[in-house]
Amino acid sequence: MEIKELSKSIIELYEKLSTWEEGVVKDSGLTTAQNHTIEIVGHEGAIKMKELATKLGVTTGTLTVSVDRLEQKMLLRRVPHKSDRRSYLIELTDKGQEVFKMHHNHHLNLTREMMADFSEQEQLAFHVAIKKVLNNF
Amino acid sequence: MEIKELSKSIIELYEKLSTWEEGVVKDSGLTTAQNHTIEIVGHEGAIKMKELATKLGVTTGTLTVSVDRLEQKMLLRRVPHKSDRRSYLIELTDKGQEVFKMHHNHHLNLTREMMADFSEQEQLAFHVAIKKVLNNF
DNA sequence: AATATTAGTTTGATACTCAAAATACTTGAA
DNA sequence: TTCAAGTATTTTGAGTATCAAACTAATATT
Repeated sequence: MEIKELSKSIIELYEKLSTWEEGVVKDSGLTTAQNHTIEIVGHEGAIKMKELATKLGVTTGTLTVSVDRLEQKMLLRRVPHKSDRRSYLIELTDKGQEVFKMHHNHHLNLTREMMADFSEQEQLAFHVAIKKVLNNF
Repeated sequence: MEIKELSKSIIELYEKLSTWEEGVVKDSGLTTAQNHTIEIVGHEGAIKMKELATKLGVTTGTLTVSVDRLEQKMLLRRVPHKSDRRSYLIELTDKGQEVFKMHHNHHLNLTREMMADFSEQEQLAFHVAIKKVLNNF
């Protein structure tokens, strides 16, 4: 019985995060897909198209147009691969880095907000629980 | 310092849930938007276009085409509103109910999976923590 | 050297999204 | 009651996202 309630709460949390994320992204003038691309390149650093497409869960065809648009917005750039002339490395421009950091800060602020009334103890326990959950699926 | 790590874990959880959800939805032959519509109508019951659009966070123009497609798939239907002839109530068909229940079960299974190595105590504490988080933003 | 494989782009088609205009109906005020 | 204003939904026009399949160029294999 309890599991039903828990499931409901998890879904509610997911939906709320989702809505929050969409709001923040929209304010930044990017689409969700574009933001996701910036996030991954920001975290991974210079990365090949193919690899990036895999991490995003899209085809390289989809990624090509997406990277085109982000390049137009001056947020990232294609750098020729040194040893493989078929390939590029995608990396953030300075402006892209800015956007990435900004978004990162938004996340930090949200996390602080969520933890507002948690004691040190509770916060730690919550973190441990999440890590356990992450290992389970 | 700790907050950064926690933020990272929360993002990881969110991304993982997102990927999971996308996979499940894709298998069901629906798009994410279509699934979301089914979910809300499933939870809310008969609902007006305008209200549904608001809950989905899209314009009514967007919803019109989306509902058209779901109607073609026989998952929901437009029922004329009794007292206001401009308006419809959107409701699930039997087939739509099936899809909704199926998805619901997937969620329950995932929750069980996530809780696999949690004691009764831990699970309860985790649930309480999530509810606290939900109140904070 | 010839063939197979790989990285990325292009193409054609469908879906999602919005803002703005259009349609049909309801409501409120003269 | 009638007519103007407001509301619910649909339609239209334009941009983005997405995929599968075809294509190009370069690398790897045999």
